[in-house]
Amino acid sequence: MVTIKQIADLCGVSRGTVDRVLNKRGNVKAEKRELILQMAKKLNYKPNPAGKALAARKVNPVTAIILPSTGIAFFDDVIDAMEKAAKKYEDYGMRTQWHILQGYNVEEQCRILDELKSQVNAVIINPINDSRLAAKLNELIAAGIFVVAINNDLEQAGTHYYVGSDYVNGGRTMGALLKMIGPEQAHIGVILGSLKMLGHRQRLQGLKTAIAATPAYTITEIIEDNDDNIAAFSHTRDMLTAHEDINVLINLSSGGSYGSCRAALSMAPRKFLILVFDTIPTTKDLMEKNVVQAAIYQHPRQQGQKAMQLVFDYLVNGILPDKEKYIMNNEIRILENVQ
Amino acid sequence: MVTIKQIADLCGVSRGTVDRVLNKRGNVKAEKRELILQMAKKLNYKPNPAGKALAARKVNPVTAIILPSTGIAFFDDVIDAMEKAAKKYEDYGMRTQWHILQGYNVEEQCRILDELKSQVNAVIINPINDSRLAAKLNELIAAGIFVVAINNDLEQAGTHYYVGSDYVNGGRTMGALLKMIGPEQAHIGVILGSLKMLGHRQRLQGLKTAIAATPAYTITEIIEDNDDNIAAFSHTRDMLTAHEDINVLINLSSGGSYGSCRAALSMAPRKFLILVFDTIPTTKDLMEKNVVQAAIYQHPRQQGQKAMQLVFDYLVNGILPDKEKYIMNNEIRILENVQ
DNA sequence: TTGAAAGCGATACCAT
DNA sequence: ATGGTATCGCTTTCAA
Repeated sequence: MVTIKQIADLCGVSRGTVDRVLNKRGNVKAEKRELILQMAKKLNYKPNPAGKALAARKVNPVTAIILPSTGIAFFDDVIDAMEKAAKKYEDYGMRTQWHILQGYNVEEQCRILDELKSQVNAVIINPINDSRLAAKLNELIAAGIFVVAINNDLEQAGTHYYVGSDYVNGGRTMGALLKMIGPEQAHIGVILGSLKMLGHRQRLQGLKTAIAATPAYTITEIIEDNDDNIAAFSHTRDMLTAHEDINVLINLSSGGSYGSCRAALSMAPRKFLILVFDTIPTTKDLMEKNVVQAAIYQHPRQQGQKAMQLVFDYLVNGILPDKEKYIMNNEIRILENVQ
Repeated sequence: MVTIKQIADLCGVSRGTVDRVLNKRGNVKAEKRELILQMAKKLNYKPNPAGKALAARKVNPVTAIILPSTGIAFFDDVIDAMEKAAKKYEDYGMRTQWHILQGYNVEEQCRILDELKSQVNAVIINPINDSRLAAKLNELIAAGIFVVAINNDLEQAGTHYYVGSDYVNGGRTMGALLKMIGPEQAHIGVILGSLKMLGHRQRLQGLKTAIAATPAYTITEIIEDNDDNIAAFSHTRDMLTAHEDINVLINLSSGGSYGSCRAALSMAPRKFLILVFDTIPTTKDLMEKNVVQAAIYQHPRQQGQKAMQLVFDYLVNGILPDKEKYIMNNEIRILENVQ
């Protein structure tokens, strides 16, 4: 392992000079700069994270976390994992600032980002798909703030990182699973949060792709529940009442899955095959009661943990992520392996 | 964040004394020791990992990795993840020593452990279930060496840590999955590595439990392939020839799964539902060809990564694991989410 | 433009 | 038994 001191000795300069070159702080004669850069490259210099971390304690970098999550069970796990990571990283001098919002509001997210711009070094955000927000994030990125989008990406934004799942694949996986465990003839009722949400639309698209080649499988109706259990309950009841042939229920988002399962139960003795996303507590319960047969798990804890790690590695250790997108696998969970 | 220096100042002693107390190196008068301990507790002292890591560079702790894995595809992923982690941790001064063996040999594992005893600070091992090995590991543990068992646990050994999967649950999950996607009547041929391997026996037990209440599901024959594809091929052929009613094949270990699937293919036009463990390259290929319908994934990469992390946190950061056993989830993978 | 020195937190070692 | 000092690798600051 090469150190700054070794490079300095070999180049006949001081450690300070090497540091200035490697961290692009300027004020070094061009020829020396070249020599040092070449030497560093030749010896494959990699800064020691422990040294960096120790020195970083003097500056105390700050990370803002913006999650519109109150009342969304899926995010409970994300947040819990992030809090654990934050505690660990605090020992290294990294501070966190939490903004847990209620619902999705573009103006609010923009306003918070404006306030933060001058105070923080990094932002982890679950962004709304909106061009105004993208513009705001671009401002922060231009100002040198490290941005990580979690669980939903914003393609329009500039250089940033994404941690989340592959929604299209999630829908496809669910569709493929349905074909394996479903009845011969499937009349499918689909419930999702909102067609305005890119992720939900993508899951629907994946699901349609998966069953496209199976004529016996048709989607009878698609309803939106705005991730609300009460709305999910009544709309699902309406749908099931209107379509006596529906024998499969698919929940493409977990916000209202409990409500819609309760609606299915209320139609007894009618029986349904029910598949959902996420293994939130209510879903585990419904699995035990044999109401929900399977769920797609999106690794919420890993998502939170990875987002925090990317920020830490960058701010404290000076290491850039090796990928732009970190995509979690869509796992199939049934009662036996749901944990 | 409290530092050793602060505690030293508050107690009116030197940093060296505080260090001796907190790391139980002795040579401190009892009263001072008490005072320092109380102060540390009161201020909730937590050592700074970066400081520890930096200081650890002077001693260069060494970790030995003992895996009997040549030719076992499952371990390729474990090893790859461990190598990546080793590279990262090398920057912090942790060295690794690799012993990749061919097959399982108690004497060889014991001999290697004997050699290592005086040279290393930690051992990560995939141990054979044998009391001689357990005794040898206990010697190392008594000598203060940090021991992590990976993918197979040794209950007889003293204080050590385990990273791996829950075999019984793996078998149960596979059985439950079979009931969901299987035919009405299932005559099951089971192939496993060896009944001498605890993990394989446990999976079998889990599988039997899962289908016990389903009379239409019976295990017709159980064969051993010693994790060898050639043996798996010929024994599976023999089994399928002898039992024309077998319509389901279950591979409880991945060592010979390719061979046994090839045997199933060779019986065309007979068709089988085939379930296996692990998503090794040959299995992914067979999934694409629609020969294997599903696999149970044991997170090999996470296993390797976690084992390395436990050792690193202990040796370099002085942090003991918060659990004794780290159990990975058994995931269900089909073609669409196999990656 | 450059070098020298101090400091981040913990530890090893040498005096006493 | 205890304190002082140097060190790990990197950054920052001050002086030249």
